[in-house]
Amino acid sequence: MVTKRLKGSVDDADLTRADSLAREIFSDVANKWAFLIIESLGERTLRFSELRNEIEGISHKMLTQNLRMLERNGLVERTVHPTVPPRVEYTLTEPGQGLRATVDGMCAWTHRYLSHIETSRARFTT
Amino acid sequence: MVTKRLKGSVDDADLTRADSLAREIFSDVANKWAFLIIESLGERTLRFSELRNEIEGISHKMLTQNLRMLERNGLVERTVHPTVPPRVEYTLTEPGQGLRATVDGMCAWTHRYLSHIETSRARFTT
DNA sequence: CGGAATCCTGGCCGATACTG
DNA sequence: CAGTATCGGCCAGGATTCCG
Repeated sequence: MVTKRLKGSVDDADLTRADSLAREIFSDVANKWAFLIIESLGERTLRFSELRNEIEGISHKMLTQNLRMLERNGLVERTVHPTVPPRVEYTLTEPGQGLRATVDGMCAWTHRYLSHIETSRARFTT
Repeated sequence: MVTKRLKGSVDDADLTRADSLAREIFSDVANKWAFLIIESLGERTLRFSELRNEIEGISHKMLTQNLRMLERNGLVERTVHPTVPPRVEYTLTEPGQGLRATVDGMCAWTHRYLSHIETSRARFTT
């Protein structure tokens, strides 16, 4: 489990709290849309509408929701340009960049095992 | 987007298909329970009930469902020992191990930025 | 343009019960 | 012990509308 990796890093008294926090973060971030957003941002800065175009199939609501979540956790930074019409840009913070490495790894993995998985699925019958 | 990383790897005619497949895999695997299962398995072989105990808060149903999904995609191997009572063991396949590296990375990331995130959350008010 | 609020529906997920 | 099936509540998430 995740928590195992946290042992020894904090006071014993805090274990339970750090524990549940780690789980919470995991629940937040380990989701399809969050990953796609992080991957899209990469090292670029994108506007809301650009992200929306970039990520095929994401709804207005889901994009907003996930951006808020990522912002709350400090993975993306949101800057508002007080122009009219408004211009809002999103960019990855340093922690966000750190996670991007992981997400990139997953993309590479997907790429690498695409055919493996496809044949595995074909074999699977139930 | 994910699909960008797939370009050039397949025939142009297959782009759309490979595309949607990649997205499908992403949707399947980028979920909290799948990650926790993969992390729990690591390089060990575990029984159903052991996994259930290992992963706090997972229901019988979710565990079954996710294990099936991972098996279908060829990430875990399921071996049934025809004893009584039955004994079913799960272990990561080679593709599964590959993804584990990614999941491990995310765990390390969580560990590393735990306090960053915590303070970021505290600042966040809306 | 970006975001918030509302409504509404599909399906996630837990609880329970039943087989081998 | 492991798996399947069924039911039901609840929430994720899409569509739409209105605001700054």
